[in-house]
Amino acid sequence: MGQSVGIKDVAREAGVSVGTVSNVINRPEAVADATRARVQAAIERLGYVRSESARQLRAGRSRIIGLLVLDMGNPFFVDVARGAERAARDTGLGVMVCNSAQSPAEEADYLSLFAEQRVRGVLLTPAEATGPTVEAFRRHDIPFVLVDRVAEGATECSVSVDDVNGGALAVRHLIDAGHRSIAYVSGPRTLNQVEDRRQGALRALKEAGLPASALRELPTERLDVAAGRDAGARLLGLTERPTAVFCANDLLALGVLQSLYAAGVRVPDDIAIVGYDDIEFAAAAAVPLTSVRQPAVHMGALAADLLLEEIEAADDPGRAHEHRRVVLQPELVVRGSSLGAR
Amino acid sequence: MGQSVGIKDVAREAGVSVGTVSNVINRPEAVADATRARVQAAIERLGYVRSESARQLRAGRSRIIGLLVLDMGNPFFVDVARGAERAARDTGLGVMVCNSAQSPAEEADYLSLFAEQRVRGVLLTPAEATGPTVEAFRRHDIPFVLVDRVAEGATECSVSVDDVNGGALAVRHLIDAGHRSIAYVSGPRTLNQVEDRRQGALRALKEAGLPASALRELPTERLDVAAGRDAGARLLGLTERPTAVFCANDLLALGVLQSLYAAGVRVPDDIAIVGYDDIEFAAAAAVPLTSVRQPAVHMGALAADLLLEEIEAADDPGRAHEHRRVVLQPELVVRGSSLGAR
DNA sequence: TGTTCCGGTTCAAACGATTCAGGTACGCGC
DNA sequence: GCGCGTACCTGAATCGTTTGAACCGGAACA
Repeated sequence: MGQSVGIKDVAREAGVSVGTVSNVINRPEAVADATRARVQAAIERLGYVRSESARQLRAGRSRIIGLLVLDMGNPFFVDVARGAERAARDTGLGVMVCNSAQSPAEEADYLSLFAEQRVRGVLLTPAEATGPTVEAFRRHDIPFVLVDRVAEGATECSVSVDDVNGGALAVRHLIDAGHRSIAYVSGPRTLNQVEDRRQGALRALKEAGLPASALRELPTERLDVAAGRDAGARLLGLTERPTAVFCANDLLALGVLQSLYAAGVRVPDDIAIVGYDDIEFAAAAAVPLTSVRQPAVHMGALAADLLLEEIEAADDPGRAHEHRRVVLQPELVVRGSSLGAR
Repeated sequence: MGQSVGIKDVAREAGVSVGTVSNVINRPEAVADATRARVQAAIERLGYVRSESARQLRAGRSRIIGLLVLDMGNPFFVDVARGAERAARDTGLGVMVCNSAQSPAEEADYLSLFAEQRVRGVLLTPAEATGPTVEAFRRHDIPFVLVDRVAEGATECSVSVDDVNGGALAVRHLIDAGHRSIAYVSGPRTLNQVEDRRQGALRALKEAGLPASALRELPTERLDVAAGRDAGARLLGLTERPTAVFCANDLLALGVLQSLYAAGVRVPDDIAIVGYDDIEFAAAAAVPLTSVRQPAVHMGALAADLLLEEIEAADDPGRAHEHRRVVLQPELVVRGSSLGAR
């Protein structure tokens, strides 16, 4: 049809100037009733939709924030996204969710996409230890908040959950149940979360006077169910098979569970399992999964709030912003997969 | 810092005109080596990032397509998104994923957002039966493809899975196992998927010479695990309790399963369950879930391909585009939750 | 009668990139 | 010496919107 009607066409149609049309849209109270009605009718008639890019170009900034998560296949991050989205939409900002799939290359791609889009801010769950991408990103002073990772310097905010404590909670629970040989299905070592949870596990062993060798690490390439199945198979092949497994997340745990189930190994009688994240599906698993719960939605919302605060402070020199590092506490949820003492 | 360096700043820094800088970025082969190097150095030095909105304004269009799904909390749609994203990125287009959460109001919001963004096309899983929103959307001739829903007219493409057949597969399976009284945990009636699966269920009953009354419908507000738990509780309260349950999706099925499990009802011995979608977690459920598998990733990719074809046809008048309605077939995956004949 | 104010409105200048119709300089052939 | 082609570069117009300054006709005030 009209192949893109602009504000000018509306103005002509309504017999007013473009400025007036703009006013009708952005400050309707500043326009006389009759004119406003006429313009609105013209807008309706022509099916006018304002161009966000032009608007944005003029404003010099967009009205969206970017959210880059590690893995959209993991319900944990879906929850984080939900929390962030709700908080952001409350203040009229949109959220653009992207999935780095744990790849630093994709992460870098999306970050430059965000920069090109001139997003107002970014929520980031970094794929790399100390992202050089993050470093590069800081140059285009776009505010950002690290999610599920503690900021190292005082140069940005972060919201995370105490993974060391989480790991300790899980393993302490297993030790209390009498386990003395525990496997840790861990995922890629480069991920902070994986490493911190391992540290927590080791701490729990130490507290109980057990040697670090009581923890057998089974690293995996990825943090998904397939990797878990694979780890489960490897676990079954071990000589001196551990009596318990702590998994770096619930997807791995569900995969391990499936493997064991398929091989006729009973859970928790033969092997106990503890997962991490307490995703909704953990409770519905073959054997309901003991898991370390993280306040995912809350974390997302909190991160968005911090980011919004920082954005506002950047706009209005009156308000100062001090970077904060919020650390939330995880909580152990005991279910069937780890019940019954040895 | 430089508070937003533009192409002009780069030009000044490198001692060339803006046109040349633009050429360095967009057609580097048209620029002399020495100049190109100089410009690139300037870009580097100033940390220049081109503004997508300006680019877009000039071009009159963006380089992204919108994807509006019913529920990001459902791994089924996450898979659809994955498929679409992969296909789109192969051709250099970005995907903006949004979640209508089954709300027609949110759907309308996001569609106008898409229109304002001048997206190149939209993949839509509509929340409403015959969306008036869809109708309104057609005006801004942005190509779109319906996903998981058959197009009614010949005015657009669609990719869907045969839900009637899927429902029939599920219920036929239950009938074959000897069940004569089956509950249908259905979700909101307004959703086509829900209704089609019901039709399929009824067809299977009819084929087997059973009365339609053999199917007891338990509608729910939403299609998630919580609603499933709720339906499970209602199911337990029924007099003349059905011996099998067919759920409109796996989330509901998992919820029902949890309810039954908590109440000590054995699955499949006391009650059999069949879900729908065959999400990854179905196989890992308390009792591995029999489910009707849908080719989610494939559907997403196919939908994106159709959309891309339509977009190309719109650009280049040489290529014609004919709307197609692709209907994929579902597949029954039998697992423990429905095993064992009466 | 002149001044000020006021609600409504118009006008024109941005915003940052792309693109295209010209330059300019140089080399080549006649 | 002249015309011409080639390779490279410049400069201005353009996209659609917002925004503040200017304008305008009438009412209120002195």
